[in-house]
Amino acid sequence: MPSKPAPARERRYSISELASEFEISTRTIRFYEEKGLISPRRSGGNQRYYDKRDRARLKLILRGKRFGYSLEEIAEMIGMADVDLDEAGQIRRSLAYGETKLAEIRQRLDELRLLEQDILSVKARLVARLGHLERGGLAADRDRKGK
Amino acid sequence: MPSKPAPARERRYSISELASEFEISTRTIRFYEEKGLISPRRSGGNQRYYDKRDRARLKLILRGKRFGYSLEEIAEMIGMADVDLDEAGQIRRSLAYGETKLAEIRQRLDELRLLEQDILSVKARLVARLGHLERGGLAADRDRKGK
DNA sequence: GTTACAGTTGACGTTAACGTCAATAATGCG
DNA sequence: CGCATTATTGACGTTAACGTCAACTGTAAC
Repeated sequence: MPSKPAPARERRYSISELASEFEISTRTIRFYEEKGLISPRRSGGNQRYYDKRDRARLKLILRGKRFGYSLEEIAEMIGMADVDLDEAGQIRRSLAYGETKLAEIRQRLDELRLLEQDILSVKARLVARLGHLERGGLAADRDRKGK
Repeated sequence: MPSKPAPARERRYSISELASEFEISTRTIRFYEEKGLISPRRSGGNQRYYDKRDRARLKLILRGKRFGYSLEEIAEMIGMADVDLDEAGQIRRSLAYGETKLAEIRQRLDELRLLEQDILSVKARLVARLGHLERGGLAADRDRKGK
């Protein structure tokens, strides 16, 4: 059998490499590890090294954070994204959790669109007000009060 | 004279009313006030009461929070949403700020769609894995932990 | 009235998510 | 090899965003 397509020595990243790539501190990365969010391997001298998967995970963590998820919530998400798949029950639980998250995300999408509209309408009001000021805003400006 | 459609005494809300409506504590609401995010009126006995506008603002704050904005950022947004419009320069500055926020929001929309995709693909993998387990679960049979 | 409940202002406590610093060990390179 | 980087583990500090308690005061119902 023609075994696997060659090992191809997967790319490794040092902690500072990832830190600068994602513009976070090394402390932050270690902190995520403390919290069980990442689990890099160690080299002979006990130094961490990260592979593609670790890197992808870090990306996911940061993305989650940008949406206001706490590390704890992200941990759950990730537990789902990874699970050292041992038995079907675990997987099913993870799937259920994933559904919840999907629903959440979709709701967030809707809300984000609302937020966009909010800001657009504020903008419209401001533009109108500005036009008003620039034109006949002379006396009316001093006596501002009505609508 | 057919005067105006009657004043219609605008609806007022107490702090605890809003708190329970939005499922936050009264402390939180007062905290937002300390930070300058809301400015309710006071009744004779120095008690806060909130009107529709205050309520809408609170909603906006909470919405912003759900997207990971800090209170400080929200304060800026709101400054934009409100400004006691005094001069055109202020308005222009606010408009510029609004543009920035809009750009941010749109990027977030894109990212959120990405996150959705991420989770969908994880889900697909899990489903596949599950199907695999349920069928060829021969070796896995030995490892079965029961449920 | 009075009585219970809601609200007010401090002031201090707490938690998440890191920052900072120190002492020590591992790696890379000329 | 020596030496400059870069890492590692504690341990303590910090900030945002509230929670919690205490000691009042206002308000609403009876």
